[in-house]
Amino acid sequence: MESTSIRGPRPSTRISEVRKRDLINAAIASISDVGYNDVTVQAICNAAGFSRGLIGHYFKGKDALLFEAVKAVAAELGGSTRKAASAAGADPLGRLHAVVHASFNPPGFTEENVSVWVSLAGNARWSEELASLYRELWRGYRKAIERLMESAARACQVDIDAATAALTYTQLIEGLWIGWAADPDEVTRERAEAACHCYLDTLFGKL
Amino acid sequence: MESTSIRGPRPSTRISEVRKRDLINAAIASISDVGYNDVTVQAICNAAGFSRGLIGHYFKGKDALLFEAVKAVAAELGGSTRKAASAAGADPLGRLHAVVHASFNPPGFTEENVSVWVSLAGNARWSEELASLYRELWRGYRKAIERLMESAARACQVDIDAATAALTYTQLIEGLWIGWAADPDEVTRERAEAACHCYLDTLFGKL
Amino acid sequence: MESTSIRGPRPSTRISEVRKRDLINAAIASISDVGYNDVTVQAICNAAGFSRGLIGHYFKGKDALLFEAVKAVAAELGGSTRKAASAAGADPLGRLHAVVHASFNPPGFTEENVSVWVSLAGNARWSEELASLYRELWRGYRKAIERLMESAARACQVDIDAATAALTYTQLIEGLWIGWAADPDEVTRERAEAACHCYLDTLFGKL
Amino acid sequence: MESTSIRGPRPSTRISEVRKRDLINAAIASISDVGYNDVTVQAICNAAGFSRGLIGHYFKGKDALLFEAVKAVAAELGGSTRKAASAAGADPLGRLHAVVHASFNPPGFTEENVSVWVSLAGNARWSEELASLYRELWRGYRKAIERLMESAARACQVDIDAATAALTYTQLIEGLWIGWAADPDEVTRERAEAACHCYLDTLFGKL
DNA sequence: AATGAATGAGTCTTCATTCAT
DNA sequence: AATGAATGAAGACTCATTCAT
Repeated sequence: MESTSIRGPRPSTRISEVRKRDLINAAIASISDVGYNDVTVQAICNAAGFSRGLIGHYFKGKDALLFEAVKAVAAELGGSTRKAASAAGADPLGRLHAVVHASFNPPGFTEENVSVWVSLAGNARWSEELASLYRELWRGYRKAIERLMESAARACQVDIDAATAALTYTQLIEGLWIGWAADPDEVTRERAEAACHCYLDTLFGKL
Repeated sequence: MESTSIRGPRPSTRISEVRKRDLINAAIASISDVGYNDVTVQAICNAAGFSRGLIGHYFKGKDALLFEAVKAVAAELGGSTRKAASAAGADPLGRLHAVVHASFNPPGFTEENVSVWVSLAGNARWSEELASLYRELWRGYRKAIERLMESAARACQVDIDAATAALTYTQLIEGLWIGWAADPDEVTRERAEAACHCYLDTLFGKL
Repeated sequence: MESTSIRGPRPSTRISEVRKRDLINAAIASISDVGYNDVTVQAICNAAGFSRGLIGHYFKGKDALLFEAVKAVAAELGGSTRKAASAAGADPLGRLHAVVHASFNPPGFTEENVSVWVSLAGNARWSEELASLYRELWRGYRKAIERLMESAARACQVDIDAATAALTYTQLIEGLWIGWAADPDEVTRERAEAACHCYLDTLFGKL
Repeated sequence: MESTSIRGPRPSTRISEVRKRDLINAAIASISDVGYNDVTVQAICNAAGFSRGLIGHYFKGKDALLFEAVKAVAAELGGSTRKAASAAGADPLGRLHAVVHASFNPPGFTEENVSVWVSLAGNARWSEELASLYRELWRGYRKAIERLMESAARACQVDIDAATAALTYTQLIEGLWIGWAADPDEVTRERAEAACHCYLDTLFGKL
């Protein structure tokens, strides 16, 4: 029928993807602004600069868009964490500290990302869809941390229960994020990061 | 209709208090069932065994009732924690372990109480009312923990940053509660409690 | 308000039933006005003199109300037909003519009732719910007509295929109702009724 | 883009007519599928193999297309009926029976055609546009039937009221179509056709 | 010619709240 | 004290239509 250009199937898809991303970004901003449960289609589309009806062209509905928004944030968080770990070199403990740093500094740690993650964790109990996503993401992350813990323990010649340490570590991160979200004046970013570094040092006998 | 006691100074108030408590309990159960944000007046009143309209007689509105429900849960949690600490004797580290135990066992640790606390923490960022309550409660708790940490450090002759340790501890608890709420098969009550005890042991050099 | 009689459970039910009937009547009027498919909740509630939201108190939703409206009309049509037949005496042919008369005169034959029936018949093909209701009502009616046909044939000593005659008769009625609804200037009530009487006379050799 | 024929006077018009017919056929199919009132532009264009927006190029809007679809079906029904009558020879009663046959057999009698006709008749009351079309078509058809009735009565030497007989006949057909559409298991095509033949025989004294 | 991006009107539904009894 | 009748606001969704490309 066509083949207007050599490659590049359906140029329409280009705009389509751009708009989806626009809406996802607007959804993330809206979640951050008013909270996952108070987001409205109106607000999202306003934030994206489009009219209410557009959402129906690109997503099944509001819930589907919010879900995509959460997934996008999760991907971003995961990506920045992995990137930081990679950049940290081979030392396992150094990698763990790098992960801590990535967990409390941009680009991963932003108001929007933490807000969305808190929404995911805080609502998973009452939404099988969110729970499923949470399980997939967070268990995977915990497993990766556990492997780092094992390596670090070997490297530091310390005997620890890596699984417990990983559970402690991930939930400490999550608790600090929640705390920062709920009471940022008390649980500041700096104190939160310091607490994590301190935990690692205590765990691996560096104190 | 009644006259349950010989001299009831304000019998209406008596019943009034009973009804309020009924509704608060029903609200707690509803939050636990469907989540803070999906609770309806209908559901609460049904759970309490009354009709929709009753809520208006005892509370300013739905939000006021939910707020009271959260406060009631917080009071219960605080009470059971203090009780456990008192019962644990004078040893600071023992008291801390007792607090951990209380944090993951009934009567404080129940599905309803954790659900409500998760709702409080997870929504505080987007509700000044909840945020204010959260700050008051959680900062106070953290301060109490900090004092215990200081005592325990002295007792164990360990040099720690009590403030950081208290922050770590409280957010670890909160993170584990959230984790249990969101993924109870992975973050089991037992593993969560063990992680906390382990943290204390690591912190105070018992490992 | 009244009676507070010895029996009479839940006086509230009284109002409830009245309101349901109000809404059903308003729905019937709305169907007659704008057609089954263009009826809006707004229009129904306006017609009933209430606000939009009331519908939710008494019916599951718009569709449920419309369904009840159709059932109510069907019951009314059936009742008036049976009544006419009963009043006509024992002669089967006389009863048939009485049924014809009832089919084209009040109280059964009204603009509203015919409109609703036409809506039922005209939409049944695309709605299993309506189809099911239609089958139940119309097959039963046809069967009753068939029995009358048999009796009349015996009485008139005419040999007819009662089943075919009943099918012809019922679909003639339905076709005339549709014709009256669609083109009342051409298919007048009088001509329609005459055509039916004439059919019976032809069938039973009275011409 | 193309030049399918050597001399196309108005090639655009040619394609234009083809597209219009495509859309009309798709509209007929859609009406048959989901009912006149639930047809969407989306569904029609999908069925035609085009995108949503195409409809605007060839029709004023959705309603105009549906109207054309109804007219097309009416033309087809009228054509097949006339053809059958012509082919039946000169005998008026034979022609009437041929018309009956054509009314319940392809190519006139198809699921699509009957569905669309039922839509026309069933919605005419609430749409002046449809009512007008219905009047024009059906009154003409009835008049033609009336003339055949008169001829047949003369041929059979039977004294009938041709106008009443024509009304009866046309509304019997319509009632049977509606019945077939609404309850095809009960009002089968065969029984419907038989009932019509039987009516003619009764009317003209052939039984 | 054809697409699909974008709009906005229209409608249903949910639900907290008020109030008469 | 308790009920449930009634309201009306708010939001999500569907869909016909317009229009730039």
